Amino acid sequence: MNDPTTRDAIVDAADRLFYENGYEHTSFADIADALHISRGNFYYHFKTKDEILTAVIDARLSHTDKVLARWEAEAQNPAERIRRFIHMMIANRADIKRYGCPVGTLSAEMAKLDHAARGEANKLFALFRTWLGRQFKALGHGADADRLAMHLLARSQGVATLASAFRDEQFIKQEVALMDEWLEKLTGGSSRHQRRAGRKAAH
Amino acid sequence: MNDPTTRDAIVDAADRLFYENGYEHTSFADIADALHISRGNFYYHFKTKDEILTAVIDARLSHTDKVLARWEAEAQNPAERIRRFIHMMIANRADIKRYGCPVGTLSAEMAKLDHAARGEANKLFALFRTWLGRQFKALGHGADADRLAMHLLARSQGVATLASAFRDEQFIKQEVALMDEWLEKLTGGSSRHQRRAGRKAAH
DNA sequence: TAGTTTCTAGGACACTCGTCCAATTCATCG
DNA sequence: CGATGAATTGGACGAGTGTCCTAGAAACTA
Repeated sequence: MNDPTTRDAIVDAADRLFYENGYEHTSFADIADALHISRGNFYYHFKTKDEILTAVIDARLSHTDKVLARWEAEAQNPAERIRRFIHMMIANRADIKRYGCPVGTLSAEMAKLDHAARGEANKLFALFRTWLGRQFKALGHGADADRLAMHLLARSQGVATLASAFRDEQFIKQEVALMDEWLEKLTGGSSRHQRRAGRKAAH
Repeated sequence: MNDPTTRDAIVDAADRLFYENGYEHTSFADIADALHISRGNFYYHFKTKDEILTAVIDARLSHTDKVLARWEAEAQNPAERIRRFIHMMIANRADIKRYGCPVGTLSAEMAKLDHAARGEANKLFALFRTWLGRQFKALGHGADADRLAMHLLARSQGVATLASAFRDEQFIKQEVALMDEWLEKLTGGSSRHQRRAGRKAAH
C-alpha cells in the first residue's frame, strides 16, 4: 500500500520549490536533495514530473478550500470575510516580497510554457473568484459581484507583483489600507459594526 | 566591424521568444530556428545567453524611453499622458491576454531564477514608475506622486495577470474604464478639457 | 587580383534533465 | 522463522542544454 508520508513529503517539498524557484527551474535533484531521498524513488510515487505538478496544484486547491471555508465560518459577515482575504497579503508579505503570489506566478509560468496543467492552475484563481463573488453578492452587489471579485483579485495580484519587483513590504501595507477603504466605501457604512474607525484618508 | 542586422535580428527574435515562452524555456535552438541561422553563430555576437538577455532588456529600456518621450511630447497635459499609459493596455490587449505583461512576467521570472539580470529587468518598472510619478507631481500631487504611480502600476499589473489567466480581453477594457474614472476623480475635473464626458458610473 | 578581416556554419564538448530499471532493503504476516 | 510485496536505492539511458572551436564563406581593403 502507498506510504502516504513519503508521497506527501515530495508534494510538500515540490510545492515550496515550485513556488520559490519556479516549476521548470526545479529539478528532481533539487527535490531529492531537499528530502534526502534518491532520484529514482520519485517514480515509485509519480510516473512523471507533470504528475507531481498536478498533485501540488491539487494540494493547493484543497488547502485553499479549507482556508476559505474557515474564513466563511469564523467571520460573521461578508465584509469581514473579504477583509480576511485582503489581509492575507499582510500575513504572507515576507514570502510575497521574495517570490510574489504563488497563484499568480504559477499561472503566469503555465501560460508561458503552454503547459497542460494551465487549466488546473487557474482553478486556484477561479476558487478565489467565485468565493469573493459570493461575498459581494451577499453584500448586496449581485449584479456587480463577479466584476468586484475580479477587481479585487487584480489589485491583489498587482500589489504582489510590484512588491516583489521592488522588494517593498511597506507597499503591501499601503495598498492593503487602500483596499480596506475601497471595501468600506462599498459597504456604504451599512455593515460598519465594531470596526475601529479613522483610517487616515489617502488618494 | 559588427554587422548590426544579424545582431539586431537575434535581439528581436529573442525578445519575442522570451516574452512568449519565457527566458529559461527559450533555447538557442529556438532562436536559431526562428532566424534560420546556425547555433554556433550566436557566439560571434554574444558570449553567453545572459548577454542576449541583457541586450534584450536594454532594447526594451530604450524602446520604453522613446515611447514615454513621445507621450510626453504629444500629450498636452499630465492627465492625458497618464491616460496614454492606461490605454496602452487596450492597444496591447491581444498579447497581454496570451502572455501577460512583458515587464511583469520577466520581472517575476528573474525573481524566481534569482538571476543576475533581475536588477536590469526591474529598471523597466522603475522607468514607468518615475515617469508616472513625474506626471502625478505635475498634476499637483507632489507628496503622493510616487504612491500614485505605484498604485497605478500595480493595478495595470493585476489586470494583465488576470486577463492572461482567464484569457479575458473584456476584463482589460472594464478595468481600463475604472482607471480612467479613478484618474478623472484625481484631477478633480480641473483639467477636464476637451474630454467627452459621461462615462457610465460603476462601483 | 591578392590579402585580411568579418561573419557564418556545423559539429564536438561536458553537463543536466526527466525517465526508466534492476537490485536491494524494509515491513508485514502466516 | 521464511515469504511476500511494498518501498528505496543508485546507476544507466537518450535527449536537450549552453558553450566552444575550427574551417570555410563573404565582404572589404589595398
